Amino acid sequence: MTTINDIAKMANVSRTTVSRVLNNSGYASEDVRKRILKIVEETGYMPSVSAKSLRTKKSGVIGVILPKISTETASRVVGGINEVVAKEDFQILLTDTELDKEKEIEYVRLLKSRHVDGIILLSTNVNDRLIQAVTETNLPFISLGQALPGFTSVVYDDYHAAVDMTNMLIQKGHEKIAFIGVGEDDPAVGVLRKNAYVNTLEKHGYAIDDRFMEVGDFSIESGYEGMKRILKRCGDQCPTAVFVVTDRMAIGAMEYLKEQGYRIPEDIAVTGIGASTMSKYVSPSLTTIQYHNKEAGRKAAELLLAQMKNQKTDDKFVQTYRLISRDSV
Amino acid sequence: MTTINDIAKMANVSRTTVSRVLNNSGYASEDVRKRILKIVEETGYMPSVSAKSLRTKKSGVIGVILPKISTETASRVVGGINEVVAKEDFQILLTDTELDKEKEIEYVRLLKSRHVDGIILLSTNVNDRLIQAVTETNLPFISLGQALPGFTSVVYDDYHAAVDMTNMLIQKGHEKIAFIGVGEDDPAVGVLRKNAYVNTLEKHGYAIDDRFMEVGDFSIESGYEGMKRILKRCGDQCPTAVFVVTDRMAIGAMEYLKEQGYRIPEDIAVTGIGASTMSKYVSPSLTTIQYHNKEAGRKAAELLLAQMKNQKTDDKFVQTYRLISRDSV
DNA sequence: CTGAAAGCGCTTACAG
DNA sequence: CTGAAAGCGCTTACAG
Repeated sequence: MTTINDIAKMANVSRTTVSRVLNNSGYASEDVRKRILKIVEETGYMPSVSAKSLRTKKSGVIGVILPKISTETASRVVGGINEVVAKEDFQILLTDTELDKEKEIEYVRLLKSRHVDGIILLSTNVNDRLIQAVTETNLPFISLGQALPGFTSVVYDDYHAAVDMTNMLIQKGHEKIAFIGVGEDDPAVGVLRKNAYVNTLEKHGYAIDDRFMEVGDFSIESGYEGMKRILKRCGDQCPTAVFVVTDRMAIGAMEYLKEQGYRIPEDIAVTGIGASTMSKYVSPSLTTIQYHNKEAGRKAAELLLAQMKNQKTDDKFVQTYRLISRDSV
Repeated sequence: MTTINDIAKMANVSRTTVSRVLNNSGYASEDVRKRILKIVEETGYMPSVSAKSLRTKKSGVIGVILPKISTETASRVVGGINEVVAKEDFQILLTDTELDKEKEIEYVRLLKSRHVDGIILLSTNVNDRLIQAVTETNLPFISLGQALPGFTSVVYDDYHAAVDMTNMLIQKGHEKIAFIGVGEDDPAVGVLRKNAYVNTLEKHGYAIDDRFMEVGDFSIESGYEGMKRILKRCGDQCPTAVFVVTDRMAIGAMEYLKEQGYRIPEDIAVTGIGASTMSKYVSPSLTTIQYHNKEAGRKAAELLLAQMKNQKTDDKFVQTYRLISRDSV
């Protein structure tokens, strides 16, 4: 490994000067500068990141904590983050909690010990211990997807998105609308979307019927099972539409309906949220809501970079969404 | 930040001893050991990774180079890699070339300068400059998806998978089988799968018809366009089946066929490769080949870890596959 | 069983 | 415009 000392010797200068030239800090005569740059070029010298990091307390690495790496949403978000940070020569250190809440906290600490310059967290839940762990790191930090009190958050407009979807169903004449949600420890997906559904129905004077409501776990399978349970118990007054809070679960619900010979949307209309690639290619194509994940990732990265430069940022950035009407309604 | 010196002072020992206890290297009296561990626990001390890395030349980080992060294949593979390396407390540093071949080479060098302990590359092409760049790093290295001469590679059995698929089509009575592939700078997907198709047809005495063959770029859209071009020029002797080398392109092809009123599989059978989630939920469901991406990721990670411990590994590991028959044939 | 000292490869006041 | 020196937080022979 060539080091800064080697370069210094070869260029007949001190390593101080080499450092200055490489970092564009302080003066250096044109002559010396060129000589150094030429040698750097020839040798392919790259400064040791660890040494630099040890000295400057900056690592050039951004930590990203994901609930599950192998999902379309996650990879889109990471794509957006990467696009922005790569431009400023930052790398991403990815950690995957595999939906384990303890790991979220553990990774926050781990990333700190790895000297990351900032953290972006895609969380599926919000709790005090997590918040405390983040606070203790004292690091630039962005929460994406959930509003984390006290931290800059990039969130989707879950409430209004779900209101719009429910309203759309009502306007199409549906009165008995079923609902498949997720657990309420997830404020964004579990609580906001459900509240929107409930409030909108009530506003229109429709009764909330517990028999029409189910809870899944994000998986296609759980959408299938939820739909099955609803249909098993609705007797002679079954819903004419079902609002499912994620595309994957919606697709599971559609599977069950198709298996049972229901026609979509004639017998039952189905809607999702997420605008996954799949939603476009299932039959019938799924009416859903597009969140701009990649853009959210970009936004989060920009905010993190701003924080790292000590710029003040607002608390909360709400991303826009778009309802995509397709054939399942 | 608490450092090893703080811990040493608090425990009334030298930092040498603290280091030994923390790394389980060399002796330490039970008494001292307990005292140190207790203080570490209380303070939440975590050793500085940069300092450690500077000193030991090991970073505890594995570099992964991906052609495109936001794909199902990539995220499955990364999931598998992560599963294995996380157990040994390694982190993954992800880089995304966005299908830019220059970036592959650039990232190989960048990862080297970041002192990663090893590199796993998911490549879409093979060229001499890339091979040279990898050689120069002198780092443990695994190629996944492509056989890289001179390096340990984890590959899929592209050739036989494509042979099996073509044979299956032939056994179903198809004689005029169209083909949608990708560019030949991709040895695995572009060359092997195509050769298998061509050889299998020839073996059965069927002519290879250029009008039946198209090249896409992995996108759904390109499958759509490829199918369109084939159908525009086949006149009165159109194919009765089309073998598409990726699921996404196959789904594009199906879109076009459905739009034009073709029945699948009655008028034209369609097959893909990849067993994406989508392939299961499109209508009709897509006959495809399952590669075990996550397992390939695990295998690559294990081999890398083995190399890092200076264990010798074989050159080439061929992953198994499974043909999944569904409704599109 | 324990510690003093050197050194990993950088950057940054400080001095000239 | 340039350099000598200190120091970032560790680990590891070496000595006792």
